Amino acid sequence: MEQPDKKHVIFQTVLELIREKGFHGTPVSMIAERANVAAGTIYHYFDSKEVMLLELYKYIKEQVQAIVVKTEQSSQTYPEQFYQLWMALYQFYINNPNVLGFFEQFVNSPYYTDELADNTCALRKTLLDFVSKGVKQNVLMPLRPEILSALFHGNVLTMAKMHKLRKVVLKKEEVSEVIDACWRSVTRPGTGYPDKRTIDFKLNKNGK
Amino acid sequence: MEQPDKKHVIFQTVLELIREKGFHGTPVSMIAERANVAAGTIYHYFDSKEVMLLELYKYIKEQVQAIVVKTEQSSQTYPEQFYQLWMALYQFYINNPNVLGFFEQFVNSPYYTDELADNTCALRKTLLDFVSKGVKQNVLMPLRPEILSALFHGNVLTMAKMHKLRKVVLKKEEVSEVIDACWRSVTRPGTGYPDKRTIDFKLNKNGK
DNA sequence: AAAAACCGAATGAACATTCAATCGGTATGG
DNA sequence: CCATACCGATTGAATGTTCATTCGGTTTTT
Repeated sequence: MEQPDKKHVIFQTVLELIREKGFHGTPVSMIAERANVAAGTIYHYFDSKEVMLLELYKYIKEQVQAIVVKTEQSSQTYPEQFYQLWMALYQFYINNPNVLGFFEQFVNSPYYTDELADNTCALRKTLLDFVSKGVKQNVLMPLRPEILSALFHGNVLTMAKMHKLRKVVLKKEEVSEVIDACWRSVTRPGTGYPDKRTIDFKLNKNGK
Repeated sequence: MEQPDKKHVIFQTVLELIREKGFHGTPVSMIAERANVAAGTIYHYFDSKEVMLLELYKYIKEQVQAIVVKTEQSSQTYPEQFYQLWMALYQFYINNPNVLGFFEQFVNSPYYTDELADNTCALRKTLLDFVSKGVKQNVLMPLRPEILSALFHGNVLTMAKMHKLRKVVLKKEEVSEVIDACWRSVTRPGTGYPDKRTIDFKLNKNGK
């Protein structure tokens, strides 16, 4: 029976190796060795290297998507959802630094076709809905959702990359400051919810 | 006689091809063909493909660095410098979309060694100085310069990538809104310079 | 004992790099 | 003013290596 485990082992190995050696620099043979399987076995699970990377890409997107959905549900007020979402994504990327590099390489590779790009990607859609909701509630600036979404997610990614690439580790208060900064950037300047949001919120849920 | 032109032609070709085909997917032979030189010629100018990419990386960084320096000098007040700098970088990345992908691929490639990372890279240093100045002037939040710098540059990059990858084209007013958003994120919430900065500033300088 | 998972050596294509040959221009000598 | 020697730039076919993929056989599972 096809072990789902093995696929995950391979995925994990690919992420590791891509981080270490880059997108090139990771031949199938090396993946096989590190994952303790034979090269041929990889082709039992995936039709080709390309298919493998595509599946991995989808797999990760689903993970992130799941985090977003789950986190959004766990809070009530918009500001709190915002805070928690930022935090949850940040922690995910910090705990899975390999993902950051993989994504960047992937979207710039020939594998990333236009279909994949404008595809009704669930993650993108979820984030767009999230910011649209904020606009409707008159909390966020009345900007196009694409822009707000990019500002939000881009901010998280920037901080995570800073952590990974520059080894800049944010202290707890600094994280709060940055989330505040992000919040300030997407909300109307005067509009309410000014400090109310500096909630003593609980990390433990997402933390590891 | 060694033509400096030819190096630039090769650089430009590499950027183009990497955008089209990704970092892999661009063999030297293809670069040679597109640049209308023989494969061997490339090795007359560069010791290896690796060296070529390293030089290209430096070359681009210097270009960006030059833009930052020049733009910083062209304005007096900090808010205006901030505005102009954001704008100049944004326009550079919009006009040179190939650069975006190249950078991302490069920093995740095996070529990007630790030396290059923490290296006293002039660009990084300049940006750090710029935000430090802002902190000293009590305009920017008292955060670590690394963080402020990342927030600033990350914001520009995010918007440029949105443009490139999602084909989201910002209208003039939207650009202003985004710069304002970025400004709000790095300045103290209450602190002065609130709207004064929505200067009717002149694009023509950097525009193309 | 059939099927499915797994192995890893073998295959052939693609690649970075090399190098002997050519070309075009510039200095040197008559 | 021509002819000759010289030099670096340029070429592209040849080389050796690396890689993705295949496939005949072996083990494991059902």
